[in-house]
Amino acid sequence: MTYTIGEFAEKTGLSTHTLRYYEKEGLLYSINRKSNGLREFSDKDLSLLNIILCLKATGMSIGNIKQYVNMCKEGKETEKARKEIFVIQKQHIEEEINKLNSYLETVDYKIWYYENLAKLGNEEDPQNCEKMRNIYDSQNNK
Amino acid sequence: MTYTIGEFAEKTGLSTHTLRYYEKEGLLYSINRKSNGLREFSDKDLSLLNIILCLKATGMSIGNIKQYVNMCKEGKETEKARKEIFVIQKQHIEEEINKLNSYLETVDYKIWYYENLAKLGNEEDPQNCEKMRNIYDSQNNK
DNA sequence: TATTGACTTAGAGTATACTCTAAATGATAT
DNA sequence: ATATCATTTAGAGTATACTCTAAGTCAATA
Repeated sequence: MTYTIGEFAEKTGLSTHTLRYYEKEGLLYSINRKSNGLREFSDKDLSLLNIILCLKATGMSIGNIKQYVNMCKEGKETEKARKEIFVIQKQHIEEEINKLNSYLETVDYKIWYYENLAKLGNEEDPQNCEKMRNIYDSQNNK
Repeated sequence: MTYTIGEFAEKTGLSTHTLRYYEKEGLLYSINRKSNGLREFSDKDLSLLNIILCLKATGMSIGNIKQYVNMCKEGKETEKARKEIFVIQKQHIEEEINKLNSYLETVDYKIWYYENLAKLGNEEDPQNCEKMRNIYDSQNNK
């Protein structure tokens, strides 16, 4: 199965501009060209793009993704290094999830704060803020 | 307790440049000035900054954070809208955590893939990639 | 065949969030 | 007092990742 750049853009949700940019930057390195010069995207390009988007969405820069892709091109000798990239990326993702869970607690407190502000006092008083924090913490066994 | 910009930078891990930038953008709006014009950061500034950093780390742009901060300045009448901001932000964080968990699965597969490549075949063969995916999925009850 | 719309390129422009510079003033130690 | 270091400002510069433009070519249809 092959796709024009427009079809591939539609399929992946990226713009044609972005797809050309990714090719120019060396992320999508195996896009075939028809004899007339038009790009012909394949399912192989799709699975590479999915990995690229995974790495990008989990915080890797275009520059570093390019390094990974270059390793893919080099073949067998870089397999160990490539595995390491995913091991490290896994750690990054786990750290990010932990961070987000802790920010979730901050946000939960803020929601509770605004829900209980009317009942418990007024915002302008810094001492009241501290009082509210204490009530929240005791209600949540902190 | 008050701090110079250098001390506050040290305490928060941000640069003095960034702190001045946040003030200029209206994020840190209540920084006191001494009679000689030097900034005097307080614990109130610190707790506002912590909320700013929470919103930023969970994906809110400087521009949107500024809108939230402007609401804080406006007082009581914006309390409801401010609560809504945190409710929406909570949803964003939960979605992001779900997304990261699903990327974690992709990364786990990639790690397994490189660990088992030697045993199970070679990378150049696309059919082998599919075979490996099937083995992985059956081992993981997918 | 003519039009319309998708595709091609190189390169310019944009948005975001800093990050740094220069020139002047403030603070502190000898 | 003088050197040294921190702080001040406005504004310029940078990094990243797109995003768009212009001028031209390719493909499908009336």
